[in-house]
Amino acid sequence: MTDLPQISEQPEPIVLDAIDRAIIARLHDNARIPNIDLAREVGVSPSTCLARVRSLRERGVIIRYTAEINPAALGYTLQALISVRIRPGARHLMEQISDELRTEPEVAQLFFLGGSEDFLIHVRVRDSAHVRQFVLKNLSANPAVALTETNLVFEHHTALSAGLRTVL
Amino acid sequence: MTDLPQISEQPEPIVLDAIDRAIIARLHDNARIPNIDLAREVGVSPSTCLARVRSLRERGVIIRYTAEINPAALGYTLQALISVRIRPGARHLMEQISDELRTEPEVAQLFFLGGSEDFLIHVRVRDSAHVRQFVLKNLSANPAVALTETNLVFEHHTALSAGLRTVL
DNA sequence: GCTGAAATCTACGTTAG
DNA sequence: CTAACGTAGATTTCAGC
Repeated sequence: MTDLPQISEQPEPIVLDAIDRAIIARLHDNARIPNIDLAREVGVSPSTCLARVRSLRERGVIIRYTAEINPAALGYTLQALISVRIRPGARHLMEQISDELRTEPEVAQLFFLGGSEDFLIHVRVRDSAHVRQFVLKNLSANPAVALTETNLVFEHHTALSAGLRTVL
Repeated sequence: MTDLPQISEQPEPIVLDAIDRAIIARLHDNARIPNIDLAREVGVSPSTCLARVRSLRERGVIIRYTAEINPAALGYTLQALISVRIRPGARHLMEQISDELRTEPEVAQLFFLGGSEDFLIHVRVRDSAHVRQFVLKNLSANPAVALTETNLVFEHHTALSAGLRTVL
C-alpha cells in the first residue's frame, strides 16, 4: 500500500487525545489484542474502546492491520538497497517506472527521493545472483535509467512510529 | 522489531504448502480477518485453519500482527533518508550507535549496509528544521561519524512480501 | 460521548474419521 | 492431517445516563 500524500490533506485536522494514542500504541504492538483487554489497558469500557478504534480506522489514523511475515521463511533471505538515477530527459517516465517496479515480487519498498538519486528500491531476493538479475532485467535494460548502485543489507530494523513511544 | 539473523537459522527447514501461502497472503492483507472467513477463503475447515495459523506463528513465519499507523496523523508529515559513514577506526562502535539511534522517536527504519555507506536511516519528522536538528544532535555531534547525507522522501510505497503475489 | 447489559457470533478444546 | 460439535468468551448493538 501507499502512504497518503503528504500535503493538503485533512479536511478536518485530526485530534488525538491520550487514550487514542494509547490505543494506537497497543494496536501497533499487537493488532489482535482482544477489545476487552485493550479497553482495560487504556482505561475505558469495551464499547467505548470499540467506538474509538473504529473512529481511528475511519479517520485514516489506522491504515490497516497486517501480519508481518518473515521473508526468510519464504526463501528470500537476502536484502539489498538499489539507488537509481533516471536520465534528465526521462523524468516524465518516473511514475510508469515506479508502477512497473511495484509489480515485481522482489520489491519490498520504493522511495521517491529528492537529491541526486531519484529512486531507492528495497528488494528481497534469494541470493546475490538474484539481485544481479533483478537489476539487469528491471533497471539496466531500461533506457530511461542513467545509473544504479546496489548495496547489500546486513541488518534491517524497524521501529515504532514517531510520537508513540512515550505512551507505552 | 528486528528481522531474524539471515544466516544459520532454521533447525528444520520451513515448508509451506499452497494453503499456508494463501493464509499468509490474506493475513498480510488483513490481520483481523475472522478465522471462519479465512478458512472459507482458503478452502479448509475453521479448526484446521486455526491450527495452521498457530503453526505459522510458532514457526516464526508470522512474526507479529501490527496496525499500520498514518504518521501524518501524529504530526510527522515529512520523511527523509540519511546515509551515514562511520570513521574506519570507529567501526566497533556501530552496534552502540545503532542502539542509540533506535531509541530516537524519529527513526522509523535502520539499515546496516555493505559498501561505502555504513547505515541508512529512515526518519519521520515534522519539517525540514526538525530533520536538520536530528542530524546535528544525533549524528554530526558524534566523533565516530565521518559523513552524512540527507535526502528528502517525496513518496514511500511498501509492497507485499516477495513470493506471495501469485496466490492472491 | 461514555457506560452497562443482552444477543449474536467467534474461538478453541475435544472427539472422531 | 482434517472435519464436526459444544462451550466459554468475545464482539457488537442498543437503550439509558
